[in-house]
Amino acid sequence: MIPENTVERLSLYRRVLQQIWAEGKETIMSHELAQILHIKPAQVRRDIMYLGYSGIPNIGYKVKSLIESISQFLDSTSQQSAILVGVGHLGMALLANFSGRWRQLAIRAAFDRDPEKIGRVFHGCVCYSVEDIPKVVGELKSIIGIIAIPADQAQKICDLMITSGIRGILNFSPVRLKVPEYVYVEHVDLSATFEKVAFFARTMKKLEEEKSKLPPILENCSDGYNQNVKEENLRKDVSV
Amino acid sequence: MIPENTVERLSLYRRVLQQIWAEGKETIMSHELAQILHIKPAQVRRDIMYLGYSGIPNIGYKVKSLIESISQFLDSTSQQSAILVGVGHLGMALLANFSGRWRQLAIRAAFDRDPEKIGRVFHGCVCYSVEDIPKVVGELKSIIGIIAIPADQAQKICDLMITSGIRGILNFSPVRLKVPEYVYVEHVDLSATFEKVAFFARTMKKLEEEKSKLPPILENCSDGYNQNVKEENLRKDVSV
DNA sequence: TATAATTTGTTATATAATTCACAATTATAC
DNA sequence: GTATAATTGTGAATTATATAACAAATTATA
Ligand SMILES: NC(=O)c1ccc[n+]([C@@H]2O[C@H](COP(=O)([O-])OP(=O)(O)OC[C@H]3O[C@@H](n4cnc5c(N)ncnc54)[C@H](O)[C@@H]3O)[C@@H](O)[C@H]2O)c1
Ligand SMILES: NC(=O)c1ccc[n+]([C@@H]2O[C@H](COP(=O)([O-])OP(=O)(O)OC[C@H]3O[C@@H](n4cnc5c(N)ncnc54)[C@H](O)[C@@H]3O)[C@@H](O)[C@H]2O)c1
Repeated sequence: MIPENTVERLSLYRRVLQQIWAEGKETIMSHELAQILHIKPAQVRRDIMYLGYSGIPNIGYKVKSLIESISQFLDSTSQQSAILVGVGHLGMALLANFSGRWRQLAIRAAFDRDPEKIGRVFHGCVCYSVEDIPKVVGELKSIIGIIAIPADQAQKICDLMITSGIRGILNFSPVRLKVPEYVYVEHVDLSATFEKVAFFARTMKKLEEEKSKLPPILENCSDGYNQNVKEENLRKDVSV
Repeated sequence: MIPENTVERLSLYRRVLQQIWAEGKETIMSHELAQILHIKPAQVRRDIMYLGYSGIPNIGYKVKSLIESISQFLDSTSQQSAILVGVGHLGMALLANFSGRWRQLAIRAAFDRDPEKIGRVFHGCVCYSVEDIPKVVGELKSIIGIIAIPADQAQKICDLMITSGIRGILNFSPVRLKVPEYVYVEHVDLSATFEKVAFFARTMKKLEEEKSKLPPILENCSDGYNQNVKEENLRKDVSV
């Protein structure tokens, strides 16, 4: 089984590679990709291993064919349609970004329970009543659902999504959804993330203050610090 | 050093505990918390260990004092102010949720470069020009920044944030930011997350299809499946 | 008061993810 | 052609995270 993190990074690699391809570069090496994404070259090579794709020693990877290889791995052969439930503040932002008729993967139907919103079109996406979820999911053959509704409504809508055929859920509500083992859920809990960032911001600040209090003699105690540095590591900071 | 995941879960625990407290429950056991969040009881106990907080055997944790203990750990003694750069679709949604004068942790200033937005108030938050970032960050003593601007602008604003004093960054733009080691960054890459969910939705679907093709005899081969099940594990599905 | 039942705190174990290190491979310089 | 330099692919080592297991602690009960 492929690691979840690898799947996510493959998506990042593809985005970077498309940019690079647009700039006219035809090959790229693992340490270049690594530098752009601030990860280790070995990580890049390991991830690409999962594709079964091979680069060329001393040359690197062919940008075009690596993009194709990632796409073959990540994408469905047919167009994938996602549905979104909850056209509020967050849902609207998601529609602005992910609604689209022509993309390979896009939100193609929205749902809300607010009568004011039902029947209207937001960022090119029709908003239906939640009662239409089973029907529309069936018609679109959608297996991807996004939840952007209040916490107390989330499990109910989640269950409805699953009985309608949804098999992957991106959940923004602050509730850990209960799903059968044949459904994948990704929880994006922005409140928790926000609090985590705040916590580590303080941690960083404290570390910095402590460090600046160290007696000067300690700052010179880096004997051997730069000894035995591997080539890879030497290279990684060239662009700094 | 405390694991990042633990910090994030502590935030979840607190939210659940506050709910539970509001419902009048005074104590809670690790397996109850675990059940609500669909994690293992050992995980809950292990996380609470980092707080230095102790529960009572055979009783559990005192809800009120556990909330206090988490808050003491997670929160700053003083109010924490975050700044947001980019009042577009996503930034607006974030303001709707995290702007607030009275909360312990909140967005208290927004920035944009669009003259149409500068000077206006969004969800209770004044929008300033990006040139004012150093000044406002200094005044608010803010060390937390949120980036919700296009990719090509992100690194520039990131650098400005850091020189202004920001030490924790929540980045929504699809760019891996380069920061010094004394700055914490959390990348929320919604496009990559969306693609990951789509990928695993298909994986789930495929697994399901394969399983349903198995000859019936295999489905009865669960000999010994329920033997040697630990008490903890037996309990965990009671509510299903 | 002793005993049984239960839950915590924590050590040990298992699993997962990342990074190292180097043989194998290819391009380039001479 | 051969030597040199560089980069890949991957097994092994390391690090991080999650789970299991159980002694110690506490309550409830006989
Ligand atoms: N906006 C943010 O930045 C943010 C941050 C953190 C968490 N969240 C979470 O994301 C979710 C959505 O946030 P939001 O800011 O967009 O909220 P919102 O109140 O702006 O929008 C919620 C939308 O869901 C609709 N809705 C409610 N119940 C529904 C139901 N049963 N079926 C269909 N539609 C229903 C409402 O009509 C409304 O349009 C919430 O759970 C919130 O906690 C949002
Ligand atoms: N909306 C989403 O759901 C979503 C999904 C995935 C990724 N993102 C990413 O989040 C970021 C914001 O997305 P959005 O949908 O809100 O975009 P948007 O275009 O709606 O808003 C961007 C805002 O940033 C402002 N801006 C641009 N350059 C600036 C600068 N240098 N300084 C200050 N302000 C500046 C613009 O004036 C605008 O108000 C983008 O990087 C986008 O790729 C958004």
